[in-house]
Amino acid sequence: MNAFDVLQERGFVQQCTDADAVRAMFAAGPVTAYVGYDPTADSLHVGHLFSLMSLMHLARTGNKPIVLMGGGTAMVGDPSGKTEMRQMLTREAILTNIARIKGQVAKLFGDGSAIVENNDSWLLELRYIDFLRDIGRHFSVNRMLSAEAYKIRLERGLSFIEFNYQLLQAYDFHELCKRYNCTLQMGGDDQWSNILAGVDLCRRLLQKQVQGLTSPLLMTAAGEKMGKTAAGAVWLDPQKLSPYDYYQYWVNVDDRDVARMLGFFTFLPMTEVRAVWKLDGRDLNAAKAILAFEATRIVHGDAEATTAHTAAQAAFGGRELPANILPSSAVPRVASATAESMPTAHVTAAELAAGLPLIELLRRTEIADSNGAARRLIQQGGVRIGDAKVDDEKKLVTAADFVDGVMLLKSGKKKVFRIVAQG
RNA sequence: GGAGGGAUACCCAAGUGGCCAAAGGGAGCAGACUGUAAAUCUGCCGGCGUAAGCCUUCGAAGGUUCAAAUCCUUCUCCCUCCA
Repeated sequence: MNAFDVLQERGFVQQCTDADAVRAMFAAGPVTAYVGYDPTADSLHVGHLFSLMSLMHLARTGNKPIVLMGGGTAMVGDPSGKTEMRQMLTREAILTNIARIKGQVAKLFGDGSAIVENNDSWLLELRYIDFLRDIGRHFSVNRMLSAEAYKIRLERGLSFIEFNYQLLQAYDFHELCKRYNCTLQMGGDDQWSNILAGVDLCRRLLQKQVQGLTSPLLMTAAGEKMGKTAAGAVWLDPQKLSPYDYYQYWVNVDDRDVARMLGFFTFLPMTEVRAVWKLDGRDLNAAKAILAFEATRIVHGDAEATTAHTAAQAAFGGRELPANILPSSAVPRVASATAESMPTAHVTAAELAAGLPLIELLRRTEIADSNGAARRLIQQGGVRIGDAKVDDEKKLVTAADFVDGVMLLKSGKKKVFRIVAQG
């Protein structure tokens, strides 16, 4: 299947310079395409994963993706679609971030099917006057100012350094086109004007017609940016967000988003995904579990996905996943629970002998972040040990609360901790 | 460089000497309803404390006052207009 059609049917295509030309390009042979990522943090998150998924689709259809690390552009900062200037990153921070992100990218493209480049290797050595004369003259300030991506910033302030970003990104495209014959740049829809600038520059400098394609901005049905939670971004780094929590993020998506997310964040065939559009109510929970399993698997691997899945079953009750929902998924469909991988905290025998204040335990598990919060939580009936609601805020946890050295501490509907007695 | 305006808790935003740990909204947390969904309703939402109360917080540092988010001084940062 033509890679363009794959992207389109899965919902990755928002705008495209020339859909027919892009389709023809893919039909004619392997295409080299790139997406750029500025290393602004020490881990990628779900927002990055979105476009990485589209690159993975290209790799799977025999094309050559380039993952471009913006080691140079991160020194400048992209104002596109942002409300304010980002904090400037030091060179050292950028390099550390790149090192970690490269590891994540390598894991996603396990077979080395992607080229990883860093634009600092050509941007850092640019000479100002030469750059202005050779590149700068091709850019119309008038047109740049009219771009939607700068609209907010023109009201709230845009510094000159950021205003240069587009030139650098355009320069990247031209450089990759020269070095790798890269003929397609993809990105989020906020990148549209930057991508167009690159397409223009390639035509002027190299007399080559290259293409650009954007994906929709990832929004939830509730109208919020996908991949953001109250606690922050949904990170791919297991140190920053455990595979269990990553899995939970997907299980908890809005009903209305499930089918779309299956298209974006799994490789399950669209014929099966389309069937999910017809599901509703409780049936969607099975689809959510499969979404979570598949999404976790891509980022953390089969083993972690399976443990996260069985841990969730242990925490929330196992259920059979009907064989006819997303049949291609390798998810374990029989209810099987392994409690070990649930979030776990430990207490000592000595603590239990003395009686460990429940409040203390709530803080240790970070269910509550102050004594007051812990107390309020209990007062409001939000804490359960096993299935029994706790109504005494001064409760002392003792060995009597444990069964076979284990106790389940629950808060609300979603937080379950396995407390293990040691010694 | 000149003139003016602003900085309040996670975010937006009211407050212009005591009634202010600080209105309102959003986010978040918990309860009811449910399906680990959405919507809705209810409660909570700086820290310590069973409580009385104490401590810390309104850009930063000083000061006036019995008493300051509120008044004064200096500083930092942001915005608007003019150059």
